[in-house]
Amino acid sequence: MTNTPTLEDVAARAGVSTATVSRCLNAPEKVIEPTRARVMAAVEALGYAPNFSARALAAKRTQTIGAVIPTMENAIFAEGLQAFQERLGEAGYMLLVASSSYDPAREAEAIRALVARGAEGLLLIGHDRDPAVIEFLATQSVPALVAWAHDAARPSIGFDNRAAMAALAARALDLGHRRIGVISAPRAGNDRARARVEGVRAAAGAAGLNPDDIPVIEAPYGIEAGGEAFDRLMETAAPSLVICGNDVLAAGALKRARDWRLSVPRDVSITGFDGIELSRLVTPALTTVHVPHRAMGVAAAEALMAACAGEGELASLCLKTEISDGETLAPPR
Amino acid sequence: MTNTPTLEDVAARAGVSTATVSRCLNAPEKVIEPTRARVMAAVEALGYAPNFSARALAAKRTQTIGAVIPTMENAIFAEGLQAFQERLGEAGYMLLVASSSYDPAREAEAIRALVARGAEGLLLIGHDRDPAVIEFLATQSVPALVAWAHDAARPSIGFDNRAAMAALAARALDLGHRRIGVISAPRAGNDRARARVEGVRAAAGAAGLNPDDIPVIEAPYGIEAGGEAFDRLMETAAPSLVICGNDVLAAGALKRARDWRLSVPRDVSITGFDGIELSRLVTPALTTVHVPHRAMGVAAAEALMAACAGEGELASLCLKTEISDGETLAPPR
DNA sequence: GTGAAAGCGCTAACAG
DNA sequence: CTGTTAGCGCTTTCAC
Repeated sequence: MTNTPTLEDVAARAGVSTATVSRCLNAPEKVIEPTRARVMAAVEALGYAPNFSARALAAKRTQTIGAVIPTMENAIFAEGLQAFQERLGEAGYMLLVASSSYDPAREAEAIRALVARGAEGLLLIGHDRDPAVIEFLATQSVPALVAWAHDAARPSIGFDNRAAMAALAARALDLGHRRIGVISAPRAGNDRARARVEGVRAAAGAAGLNPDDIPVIEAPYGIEAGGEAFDRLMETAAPSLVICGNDVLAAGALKRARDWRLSVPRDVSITGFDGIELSRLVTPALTTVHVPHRAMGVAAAEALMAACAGEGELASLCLKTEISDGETLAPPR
Repeated sequence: MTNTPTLEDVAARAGVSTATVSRCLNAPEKVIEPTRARVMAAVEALGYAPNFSARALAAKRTQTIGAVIPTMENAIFAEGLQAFQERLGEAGYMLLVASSSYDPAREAEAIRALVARGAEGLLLIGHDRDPAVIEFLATQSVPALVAWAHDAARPSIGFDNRAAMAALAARALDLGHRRIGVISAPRAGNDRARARVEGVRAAAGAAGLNPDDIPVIEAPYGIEAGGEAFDRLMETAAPSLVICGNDVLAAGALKRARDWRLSVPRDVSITGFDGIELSRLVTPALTTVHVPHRAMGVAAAEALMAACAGEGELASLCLKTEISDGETLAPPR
């Protein structure tokens, strides 16, 4: 059992003090060349790797940012998160990821775990959250930025879910759709899902429909669920347009439409939201709302790093979304 | 600026020593009820959260396991990783994820970062890796388990990429295909990709073909790349069967086949590998090799936790894969 | 059952 | 430019 080498071992081998070794690693310019060479040689020889916990404890900075996402399984967050982490990596920050499985209690737990592990800042998804968690973050003075949603009043970087969905719904209404059904992710604890449904309602109201007449089926996350929700919707309301809260649900609905031998968009139109790669792969390609995932990830990384460095407060940024024309939306028969 | 409360603050407020507070948190049974209640009340009141770095430094255990994956963007790893993390979470372990962007240097960096951050064990993808990294892990005595690949000689939990692909290719050869083309992920530094191509070659050889006649196009990761590789293959070899190294490439090829106005599988058969959700969503559904992602993730978590707890060494486990019948493989015209 | 005290490995003044 | 010296917040013997 080889004991992992410590700073002291390196110092001894190089014949210097631990402070000098520390400087070599953290501020090489403060050490004269020959000494540094000797130290580096010792580092190499011993295979020394600094103990992060000790460093964090002593220096009170970790160069680490945490993110809690609902799930890693679903591509909705993957693209943005990858961009987020790439930007972080370029700047020498490390990303810690935890997933909450869409469970608020797990999310709170993950947030605590990340903060305890030295996350200097946090990326969170959506605004719905126990106030106790917000307060915890405040007392710990850990900057937290919400993504995938926008709210001028709270630090967030994302887009206007309600307006984006309303625009899509308005487009469909213009085409003449009047029997509309909605498949939404569970709205409890999910402000984005709620906002999207609200968007549909608003557009319907503006078009002279009664928003309360629009059936909304909630489907837990996953493709299968999207399919089952589609079944229920067709059995009860037989809409000419099915608006889905995200691309994954839409893909499930689209698949199920095939099982029903319905032609999309001739027999029924289906729309998605998010504009992930999947939306372009299914046949026909989904008409959906394209979200600037990468831009959001990069901007979030930069904002959070600035906040961690004490360079100004976290602000809110609202990115533009656009309707991505696919082949699943057409006028009703 | 509220200073984050420390153990000492809690101790002071509860009128006990820091040792007692520590015991309340780590071994409650060692503290008598009334004291514990007082301590817990103080913890609540102060919103105390233990400093993980300090704990790690003092206790030399972190209950943390790290994973380095090539990318988060691509669903190939998402499902297994999610299962991995869920199992870890149940047992009170935390997962740290880093991604390497398929770059060996970044992977090495991520491995060091995770170890420095106290990862007691590591999940890695595939066997191709600079020996220096292996040695580093050995000197740090950090157990590392390779997943998505199998090798009886090195701790790994996965499947036989070569045999699995060979079985799929054999099935296609039985159907009468003789003009075969392969779209593979870049094989340099990717033993899984190499093994899969080898599998095709082996099956072809067994069927009396000359393995060297089979064109192999390497496509970087991503759907687009799969499509472009398909173009090149069709232009040069016009195979009756395109075997793809993974489902993402296959989805790209399938999409491109539509652009070519080729009917799949009538004009050309296309197969995938991995059996991710995507394979069932595209139209027609991909014929692919189904990999037990969740089982692999769970087994990897258990093996790694056992190794971290010193309960035995890491072993190798070979999981079974099976051909998943879709609608993209049929006899050639 | 609880407290006192000695570190864990590293950084950061402060001297020299 | 380099060494000395305190801690950072927590766990863990060893006494009481």
